[in-house]
Amino acid sequence: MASSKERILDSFENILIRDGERAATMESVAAAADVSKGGLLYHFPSKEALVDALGERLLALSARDRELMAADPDGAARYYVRTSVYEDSALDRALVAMARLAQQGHPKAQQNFARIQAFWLEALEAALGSHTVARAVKLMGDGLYYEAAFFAGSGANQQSTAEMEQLLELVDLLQSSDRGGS
Amino acid sequence: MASSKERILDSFENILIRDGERAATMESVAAAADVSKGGLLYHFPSKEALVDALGERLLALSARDRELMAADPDGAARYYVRTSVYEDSALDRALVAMARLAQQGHPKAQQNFARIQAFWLEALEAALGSHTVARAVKLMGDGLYYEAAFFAGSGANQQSTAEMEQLLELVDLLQSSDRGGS
DNA sequence: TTTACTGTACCGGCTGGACGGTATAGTATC
DNA sequence: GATACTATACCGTCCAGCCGGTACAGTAAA
Repeated sequence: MASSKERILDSFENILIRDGERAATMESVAAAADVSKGGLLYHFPSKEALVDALGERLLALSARDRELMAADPDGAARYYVRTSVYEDSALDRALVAMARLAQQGHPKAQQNFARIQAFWLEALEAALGSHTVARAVKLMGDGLYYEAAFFAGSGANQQSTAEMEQLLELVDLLQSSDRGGS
Repeated sequence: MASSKERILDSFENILIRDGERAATMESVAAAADVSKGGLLYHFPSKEALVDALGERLLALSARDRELMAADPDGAARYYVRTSVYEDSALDRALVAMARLAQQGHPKAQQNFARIQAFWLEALEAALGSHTVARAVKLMGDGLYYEAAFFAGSGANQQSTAEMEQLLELVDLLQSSDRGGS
């Protein structure tokens, strides 16, 4: 079994994703992690500490993801869109959980978010060589993530492989159009 | 001055957009609408009633928007992407406000949302004749909206006209690619 | 034209419950 | 004896919803 700290953070994520920020109370997180409230407070002295820890986890996961994106043999654009469907990966989960907090107006969550979005856009621009194409590709991926953020909680958002392949061909088309755009 | 009922609903929207669901308490909504708490409760007997009223407003606005989309001389695809940048229109505001509620796990808000999304996708498919292209176009617009949902509150999300035009040209490209896709 | 009454719009205090955080006493393991 | 907890009681704050009351416009019989 994972350490209590990890389990608590996982539970925090879970509840944020499934039930929203409001439901993610200290007590419900503790209960979900099978820890007493006192136990939770022992590891995370405040709710803010919980959010900070989630932020660090997210930052680390997204940095690793950008490396994978840059190195993907299929290309960064395809990688970004392909991995934007919600697959319940560690990154997906941390991202959607943080989205819940950001939507709630949480300042640190919003900053985390804005920073990560900017990093991704830069990485796409660097890989694709065009600001506009990078933007279009990022928007498509973001649209996918946006669906995830709404429906990850309840209701499977199944995307067929065939459908995804057709979408990826359109991504190829966008890339091929690059005739020295800014 | 608009009727108290409209003013209350506008204030509810405002606070949801600017400060998130958590901040949209009955008291703060009443204060923003320049009405006492009792006065608010007179018009909307519960918070649920406020959400329902917002849902009706959103449904009406989105239905009107789909008509405009179908009739736009520039084409539905361009219309959808073009109008997806946040411009603080009545529809934008109602949509982002409802998004805040949906993200919070509010069941009715999620249903409202899912229904409207489906309508838009259908409308795009009908206009573009291709499921895949409609999906790609919708994702790009949704990506734009998703940015709006995060940054509409604080921080201008300015999109230059030139940048938008380049994006729209990519939308044209997607449409022109339609070779009898599903 | 005064009196009695009705309906609409609204005010603001109160209550009960939930939540974040504190405190503390006790337990089990290394 | 230090670490990693459990269990429980408690405090202050915030919030939804309730409730008693006010203000006022209309109306209609006496």
